[in-house]
Amino acid sequence: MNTPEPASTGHFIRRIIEDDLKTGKTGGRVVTRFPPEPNGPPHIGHAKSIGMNFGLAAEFGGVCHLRFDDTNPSTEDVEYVDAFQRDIRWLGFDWGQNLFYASDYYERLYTYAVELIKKGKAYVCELNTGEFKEYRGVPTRPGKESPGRTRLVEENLDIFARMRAGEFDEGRYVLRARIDMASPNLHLRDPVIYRIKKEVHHRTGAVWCIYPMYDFAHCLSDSIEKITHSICTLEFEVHRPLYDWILDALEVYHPRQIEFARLNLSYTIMSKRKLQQLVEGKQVAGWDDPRLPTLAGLRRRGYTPAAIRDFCERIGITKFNSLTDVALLEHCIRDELNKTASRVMAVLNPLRVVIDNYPEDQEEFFDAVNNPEDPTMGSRKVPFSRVIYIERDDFREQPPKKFFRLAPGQEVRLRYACYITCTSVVKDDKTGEIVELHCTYDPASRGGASPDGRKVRGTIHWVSARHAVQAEVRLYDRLFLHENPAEAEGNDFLRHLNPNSLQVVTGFLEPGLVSVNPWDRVQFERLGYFCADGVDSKPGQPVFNRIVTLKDSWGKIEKGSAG
RNA sequence: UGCCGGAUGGUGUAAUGGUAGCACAGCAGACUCUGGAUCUGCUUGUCUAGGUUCAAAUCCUAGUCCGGCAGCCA
Repeated sequence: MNTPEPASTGHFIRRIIEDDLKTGKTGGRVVTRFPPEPNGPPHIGHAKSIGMNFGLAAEFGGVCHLRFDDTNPSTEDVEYVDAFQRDIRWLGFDWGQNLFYASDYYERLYTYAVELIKKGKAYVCELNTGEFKEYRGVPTRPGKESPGRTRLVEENLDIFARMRAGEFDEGRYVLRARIDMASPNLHLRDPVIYRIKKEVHHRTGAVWCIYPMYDFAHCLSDSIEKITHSICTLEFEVHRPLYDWILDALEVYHPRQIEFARLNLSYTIMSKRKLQQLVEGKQVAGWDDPRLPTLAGLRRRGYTPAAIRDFCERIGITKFNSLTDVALLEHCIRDELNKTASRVMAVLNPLRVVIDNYPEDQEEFFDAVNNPEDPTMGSRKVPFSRVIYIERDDFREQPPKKFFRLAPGQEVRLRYACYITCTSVVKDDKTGEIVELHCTYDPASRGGASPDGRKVRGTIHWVSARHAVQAEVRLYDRLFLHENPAEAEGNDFLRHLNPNSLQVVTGFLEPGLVSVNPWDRVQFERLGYFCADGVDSKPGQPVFNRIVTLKDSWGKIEKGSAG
């Protein structure tokens, strides 16, 4: 094993673990857990938690359990159980034998509940939801005690058993912890720990008709698994006293709950409900739409596990809410792909160029380096002929200052090929649109080297028209125009959708690209990083997704001078 | 306005009583057969007011602002 990354210094959770190890509090053990509820798709926010829980465990020689918090059969589905397992593995983490489900503990949890009743610390409550609400009170006023609060233990035991037996309708009774109806913390005002739900569970089937609430199931599942550090998000901070109360009341093994701030990413949304709204409203193509921050979407887009892990490391762990700039995520994927992705040439918005002094029937092959960052990736031959395509943006009839690309009378280098000079422009009679350029090339510049030492400032990419292959290319951009759509005025995040988040074009690619495999990632030189779509690509007929553009300093210059 | 948590450049974070640092973004320059990459430099910050101290982002007091909590969701 090589040494871990220069440890982005110890964040507060890492420090807590170090301290606990030092003081021997956990007997030298580190056991964390990632506890998703399988009721929505894994997204990059989960990745932050996954990376931390599995990462911390690995760092301290411990283990991290994967435990599904499946205590609410009405909202959960195996679809998401599978998705979490698939995506955690994809991210590169391994729970080994430690795959658990809260539903595995139902019998045991029931026994704990009975024990609580016997201790006089839980009781059956017959209040309906309206009454329940009224009795609970509000933060500024204490609640009232439920009539059930004084019920005898024997009677509580009897009713609870009959709840389990299915004798009552949903809502007729709940089991509540007997704590303090006057507590300033609402979660301590005799919280519900079991409710009747006549639902078929995705794992236990119809065996149960009562299900434990999160607060009851979670702490005890942690306890059963001998978790040392139970890391969760900030909104559970007010639940911690209840977490502690239950474990103390039952006198069982007591993990420590630690809270951190969840991830927010700019120009996107992370809430299950909103993601679902996008999918169901057909604003996107599905959970794996490449514009979504779901792990399936990011994967489909072409993001790598390493880049996502890197991102999760860089964002850090704190206790305050923040909005992380998506530019950091983009930096992470560019950083990796710059080192690993093969360079190829592709023209996405073609302009036909005829090289008048190049013989009609001639063709030749130029050497092109596959990756200037990595010589071991070798080179390839790229075909050249009299008619080529260049990017429309690389020509200006009236070039602005500092425009180093092609313009009438201006010379430019064709990447790896030769120098050409534009001699004339052909336009459509009616529309005035430029339809074709005529150029001459300098035979002495073959291979792209300067024959006489003259400097050519611009280098543009190209594709031989005769040899080009065509492919569908999907140009993705951020899904929202607003930096923080979830917080946007009017509460209507859909209003801020980017109407141009997807643009589909037909690209002209150098011929070698027909043989890419699905999921292969390449750099289209000067344009960006692209991934052969893993679903829609067919043998010999790839479809490309743009992962991220290259940094475009010319775009900035031009934008700046125009403004 | 009850309870809990929080506040460091544009953004994300580090510094736990001793030179406010790093990354992203931005700007400027160098280099370049990708206006990419790389390299160099630069701008910008401790919520406010008091206090303790030789010394405060850090400790104390008061205030301001932000987030969370009133599901039989997690």
